[in-house]
Amino acid sequence: MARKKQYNEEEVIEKAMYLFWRNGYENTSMQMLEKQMGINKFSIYASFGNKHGVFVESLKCYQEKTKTMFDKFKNASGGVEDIKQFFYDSVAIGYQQGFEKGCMVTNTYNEFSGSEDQIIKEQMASFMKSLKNLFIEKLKMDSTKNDETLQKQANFLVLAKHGLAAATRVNDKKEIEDYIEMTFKNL
Amino acid sequence: MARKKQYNEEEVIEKAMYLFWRNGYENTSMQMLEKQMGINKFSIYASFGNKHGVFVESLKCYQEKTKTMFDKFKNASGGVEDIKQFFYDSVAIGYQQGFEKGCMVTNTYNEFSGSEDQIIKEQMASFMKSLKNLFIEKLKMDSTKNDETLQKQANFLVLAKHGLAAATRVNDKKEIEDYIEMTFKNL
DNA sequence: TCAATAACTAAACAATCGGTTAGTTATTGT
DNA sequence: ACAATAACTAACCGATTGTTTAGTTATTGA
Repeated sequence: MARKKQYNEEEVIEKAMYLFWRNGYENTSMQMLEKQMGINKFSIYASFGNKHGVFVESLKCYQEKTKTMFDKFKNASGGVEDIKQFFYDSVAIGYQQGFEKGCMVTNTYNEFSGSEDQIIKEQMASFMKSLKNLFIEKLKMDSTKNDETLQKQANFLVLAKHGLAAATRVNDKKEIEDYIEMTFKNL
Repeated sequence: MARKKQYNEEEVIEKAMYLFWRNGYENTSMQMLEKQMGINKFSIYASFGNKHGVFVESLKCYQEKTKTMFDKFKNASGGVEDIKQFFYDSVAIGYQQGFEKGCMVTNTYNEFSGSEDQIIKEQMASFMKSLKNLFIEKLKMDSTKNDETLQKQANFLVLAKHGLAAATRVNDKKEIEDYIEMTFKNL
């Protein structure tokens, strides 16, 4: 054995996550990461391999952070009304710390849309798929809906959620609220 | 007098525009611009000052390119149905040349959302404002709608348009179509 | 015809990018 | 107490970023 680490990997990743969340992958430099994480490049590379590794861990950290909200959504039993609440919760989580950062998954999805990065793309696709399935599950609580309607409405909701997350970075609370209310008016 | 320019500024800007449209501002390098525009860095700087200048001109070029579609929308008289058609036209314009590039204004709006670039931000804000006013004008054709409803629905549509443009980069035609149809179901 | 001048080429600029490495410091088990 | 070793610092790597500039080529009016 030898010297102990002077930092906690989970702690520094959370700091890195906020940087990526706000600025995306390309617009976050190793220099910024050093400063924000409070550790040296050497330590970053020793712990996470490379910049991409820091990003992947940051994404996991984000999913951990949003897990509570997700579980609340999963375990709820109000049907469509739960989806609406989930939309409101998703928006609220990006408002923390003054700066509006949107949804990190959506930001990543957009930034990597034209990329060849299979690791990230697969993570994103899997996330979107499970989101759609969750929506279908909630929509099914209204048993009058047939399969085609379920698919169409779930597709609509995934896109609405995606667009909403993009919009939160540029629009104000009132506009966001109007949007959510209108979205759920005929579901 | 002296030597003539061996290139046409409008022609090379159109080529630059496609690069920015697809890759955004930061992910388009001067090297890529040189290659795509077919002229030397010296000529680019002589004609447009700097990279930012090339981008501003590219944005103008994009607005010129979409002017036809906009005029069609302005001059139509079908109310909400015209807005829906405008949504479809907006999506279609990004599908040209195989690659899905979304809406250049929306892409720019998103990329510069956290930026300090006042020149770009003002252009974007002015664009969004005039879009909202156009929506209100079309919505007004249904005279039963009061001012509050008009505002709310216009806000909804601006966000829906914004989200739609973001989504076109990652979703397929069928999903996009479902989204547009659902959006206009209760307007 | 020829000096003036604008357009061009190509090399170089400093700054920054992600990533590496030689050398120093601290902690360990023996 | 001390060799072994992991964690750390800081300088450095080559490549690329946006931008500039010295030197060359082509076209002009006189």
